[in-house]
Amino acid sequence: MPKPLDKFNNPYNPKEIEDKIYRLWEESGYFNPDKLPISSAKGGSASGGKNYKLKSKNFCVIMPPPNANGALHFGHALFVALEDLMIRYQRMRGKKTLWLPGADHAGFETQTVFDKKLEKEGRNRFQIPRDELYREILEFTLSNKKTMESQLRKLGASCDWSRKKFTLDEDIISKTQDTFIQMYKDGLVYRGKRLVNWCVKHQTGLSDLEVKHEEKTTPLYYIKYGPIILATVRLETKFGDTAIAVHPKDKKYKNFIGKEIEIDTLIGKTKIKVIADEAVDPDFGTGAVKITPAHDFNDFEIWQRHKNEIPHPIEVIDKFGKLNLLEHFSENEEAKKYHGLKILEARKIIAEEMEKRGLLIKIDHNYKHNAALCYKCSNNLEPRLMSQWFVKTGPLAKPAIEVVKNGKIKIIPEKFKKVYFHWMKNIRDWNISRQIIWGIQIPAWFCECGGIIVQKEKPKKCVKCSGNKIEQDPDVFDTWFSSGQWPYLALDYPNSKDYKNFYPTDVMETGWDILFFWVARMIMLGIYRVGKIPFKMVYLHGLVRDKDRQKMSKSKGNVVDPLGVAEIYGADAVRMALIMDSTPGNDPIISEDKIRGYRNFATKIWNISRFVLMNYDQKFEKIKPQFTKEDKKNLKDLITIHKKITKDIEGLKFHIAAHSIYHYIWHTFADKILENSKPRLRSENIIERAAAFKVNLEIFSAALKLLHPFMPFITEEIWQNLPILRRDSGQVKNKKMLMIEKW
RNA sequence: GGGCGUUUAGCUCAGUGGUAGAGCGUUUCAUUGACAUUGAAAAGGUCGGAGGUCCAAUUCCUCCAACGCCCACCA
Repeated sequence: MPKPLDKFNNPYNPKEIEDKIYRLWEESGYFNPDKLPISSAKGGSASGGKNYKLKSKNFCVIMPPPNANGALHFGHALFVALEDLMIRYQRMRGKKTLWLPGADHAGFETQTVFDKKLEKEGRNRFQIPRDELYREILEFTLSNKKTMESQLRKLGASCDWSRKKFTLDEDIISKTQDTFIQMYKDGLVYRGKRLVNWCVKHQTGLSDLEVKHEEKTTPLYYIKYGPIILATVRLETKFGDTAIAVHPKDKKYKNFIGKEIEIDTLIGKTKIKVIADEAVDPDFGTGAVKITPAHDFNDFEIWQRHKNEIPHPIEVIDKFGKLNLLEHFSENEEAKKYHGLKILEARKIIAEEMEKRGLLIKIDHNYKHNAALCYKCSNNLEPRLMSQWFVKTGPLAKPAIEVVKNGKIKIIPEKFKKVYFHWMKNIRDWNISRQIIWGIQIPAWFCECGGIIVQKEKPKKCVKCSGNKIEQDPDVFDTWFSSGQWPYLALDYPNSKDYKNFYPTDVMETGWDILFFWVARMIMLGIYRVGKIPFKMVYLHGLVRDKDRQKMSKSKGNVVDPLGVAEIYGADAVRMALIMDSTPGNDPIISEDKIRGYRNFATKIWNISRFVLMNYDQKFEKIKPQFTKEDKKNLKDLITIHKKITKDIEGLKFHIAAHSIYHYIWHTFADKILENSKPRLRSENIIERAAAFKVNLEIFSAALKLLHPFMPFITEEIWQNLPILRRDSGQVKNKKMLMIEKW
């Protein structure tokens, strides 16, 4: 009986072996494509064994860099399971395989996490000097990053740590800024005073994607503006009204169009013009609408169409969401009454005052409309006029639509193609300025004369006025502006070997929830900056839910820590549970019961090892086995299952492949083949015994290989402990690993 | 207001143009025999509803219903 059997007399304990196995892999260097053993023309190589042949083909996946502001959650575990599966499979196929790990500083996301931390400490980011705050967040982020890296190791990610990247690495910062500068030169970014979704709590503007809409019931006020009655929910913006708009064909107001009417503004009397615009719905309210271009997206657009007729926008709400009337009406005693009021307070007081003056006709309390909220804090967003940097997306979107349409980039599942096209076709310019400090500062310089210089270094003097009172734009890029360039930045574009070898990458595997935020931007920016698509295929996985179908979130308190359950049941069990349950685009549901089931599977495999091995006899070595008809059929079936699993993995049907190997090992191999071999294994006839053993061993060996991409730890551990599986012309090559066995 | 998706066994979900599958759960049986984190077996579904195409539909088409999601500047 071979020695390693002792090992299998103890129950399988993932905790004991996983770290050890990971170290073995990592130290082998095989995560690094450059260190994969190269086969000589014929025969074996020194370290790789004769079966492994590195083919010239490359295979590359860039890891979606996790936000380094906390621990890994199940979403991360899912991408590890899927990407590691692809990577391990391709590596075993003999491809030069690179899985490039990274981490994202995650600008606004991390800023909000850090804000909460500060809040607990009784501090506030607005009181901390920029440099100091940046240093603190950097420290916080790097420490999280370190934790995540060790967690990725625990999950078994076979990524090349020698190539890891962080979105705030110097070269990444520099190249991200280069892209901005180039886009500025090409007229693809512009600075514009535009309405921006402003979060009063977070004190920053957001992009359209960061706005969440929610239906709310809000009082709709019918008020008198001179002879016209109109409906509005936003009484408090009335001080910023610059016009009244009606539909050009609305007969009710035909005689008013183009005329000025006198209104009582509560802080005096003024005249505003009635204009006609198609955007006004004559059937809503009274068909007349007040125009406040500084605080409403519609009104802003109407103003742009009527610039010559009506005054410039008047801003009456400040960045804290309070009325700042004294900026415009400083001489006005009445304005003091409203100045400094928060929006809702102001609304109430104005309503009372208007009622007093007989200007409030009625209030509709059942009016429902979609409110724009901050996706992080759910507070109402306040549209504010601000100078921000915008990416002109139209020219970028066109080729990005084309490459998906013509199949150069495949999206899986296909249903997301439609979603992608719809978004791309209706794309709006992208606000990339964020009023936070955590991120890559925008390489733009403002002179007090109003001149703008776009470059990295501080200009000595202003190109416009030759003055030297120049300050850098305090804003940072939207984090997606840097992560949107990730594929080529992570591969050290433009001069590296990696860029030449691995760009475009083979698969971009990520969650469907960031199709617009990330995938779409990578496609646009990749084509723009590099002239080539960033990846050939997009594989979108679902969002991990708990057993009540709820999205896991900290605020709901239903977050299951993948590392915690991996600690108990093993990383293999966690991975298998995720893959078995994950069809592309559908949300997998994870529960401890499920994971426990796959831990049982691991135990089963462990016991199979023991059983196969305990029937070994040294004397078999000299015996030529005689396979029965049954044996031959089993070996033939093995080839069939191998082919099927291969086909399913190639077709990205990982869950089907996982089911196949699971079912085969447990219910075909263990329950049938092994059970049926028992009589022969106990036979007096050594030839019969040898044959039965040989068949079992051969099938088991093949099954371990097939299972390895799904459950890498236990398969490798068994492989390492069964030298009989690793024989090479009778000699055991101890260094050989299952990880680089031939598929 | 547009668009998308889901509806299959008690639960969670796969799958397929040719008399329905898995895991978990349930029931019965088996135990000094590799493994109770086990094995053998069983019960359980008119594949949301109504039409249509087809020799044949759970699978393709149309409509309906329920649920869910995404996008969207109607005050």
